[in-house]
Amino acid sequence: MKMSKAEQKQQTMQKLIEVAREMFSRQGYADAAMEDIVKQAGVTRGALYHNFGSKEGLFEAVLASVQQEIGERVEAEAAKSEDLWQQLILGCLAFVSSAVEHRNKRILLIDGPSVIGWETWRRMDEENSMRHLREQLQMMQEQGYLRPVSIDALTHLLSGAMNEAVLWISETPDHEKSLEEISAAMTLLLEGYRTK
Amino acid sequence: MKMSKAEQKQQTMQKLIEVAREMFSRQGYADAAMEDIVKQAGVTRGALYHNFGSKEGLFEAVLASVQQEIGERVEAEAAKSEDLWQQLILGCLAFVSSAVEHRNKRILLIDGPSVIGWETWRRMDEENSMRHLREQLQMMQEQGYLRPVSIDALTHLLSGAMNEAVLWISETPDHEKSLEEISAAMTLLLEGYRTK
DNA sequence: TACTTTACATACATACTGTATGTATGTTAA
DNA sequence: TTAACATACATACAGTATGTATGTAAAGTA
Repeated sequence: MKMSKAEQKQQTMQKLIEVAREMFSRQGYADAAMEDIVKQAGVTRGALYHNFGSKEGLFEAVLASVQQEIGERVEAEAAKSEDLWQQLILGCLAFVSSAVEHRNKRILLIDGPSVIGWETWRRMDEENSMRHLREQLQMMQEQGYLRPVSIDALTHLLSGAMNEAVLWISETPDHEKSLEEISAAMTLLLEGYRTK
Repeated sequence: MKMSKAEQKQQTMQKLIEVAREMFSRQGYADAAMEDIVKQAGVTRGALYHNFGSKEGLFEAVLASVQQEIGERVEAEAAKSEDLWQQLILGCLAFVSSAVEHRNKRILLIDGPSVIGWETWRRMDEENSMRHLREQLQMMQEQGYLRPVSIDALTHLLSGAMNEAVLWISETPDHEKSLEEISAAMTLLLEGYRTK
């Protein structure tokens, strides 16, 4: 079976991202060796550096795929309701449920900001889950569901709260129970901003 | 002037921690070379490895001093009021104001969890700012100031919200303005849990 | 078909952490 | 007081990981 160069490139990149995602999740960025990644992906260091330029470049590509995946799930879940409040709750819950997964958690929340820097991390996040959150809040405020408050500030507070919630949940023995506790606490938290 | 071994050890350790704190803040953990740290501290690699065992060991010592410093400021600020609600607000504000400082932010919030792992990071945090927060919330709930909600979950939500707030504030051009916005948003956020 | 470009392999240079060994100074106990 | 010992630290070296320079074979192009 013959393959075009573009297809071939695409394939090796995807394979490398897959393998790296697993490695970064298991051992963390610092302890994952490029040598091991390429070996397991069935290519050589040449392919990796040709396609991603550096270890950071590879990580950024992995992070992007993680964020995109989560973003899609959040949006899909939120779209299940017509009510703005319900959408917000559903979206938040979907984010926490997705991010807590082993193949996402560490890359997204622990190594992400440290490896590529918080500013870059935030820029990338902005194009995925955070943008949806901000737009949702903006809309809710414009339609009078939310008290007057800085949407930027609120967005970051909620985002930060959820990120930490994810890490906490993943450390507790009973994920289901802690997820329910977070869910209840998040609902009350949002009540503070509610007007109708 | 002669020095006892204990005094000498104390002095070199403190000097190394000081220098490392600056380096880790400026360049981040990964880009700070041990060689440069010991050079600037006026000792050799021998001293560093003798006292801290590894690069991670040094970082952990630096992080501990950061956390302790912030913890003390939070406690001192909260103690300025008798009212439990006021104490909570003052403490939160003190945490954000302290953590946002350049010599604290990156070590505490960005590199911390990644370098030593989130579990260890949380254990260390527990002995400083987070413990105070939890105890405060516990007390408030017992005295009927707070709705029934999992204190563990709430503690982490608040802690995470504040951590992200710190990072956001430090990126905005006008720190003072964004701190006020966060302050207002935090107050509303807490309102959701208030009963009296 | 001649050539160019590209995707990748391989060998090597560089840099950094950590260790093994040596030394001088402080401490302690007979 | 001094001899035996512990400790704080210096130095040289080894191991490992990232990144680069160069080579090659196959696909694309004129």
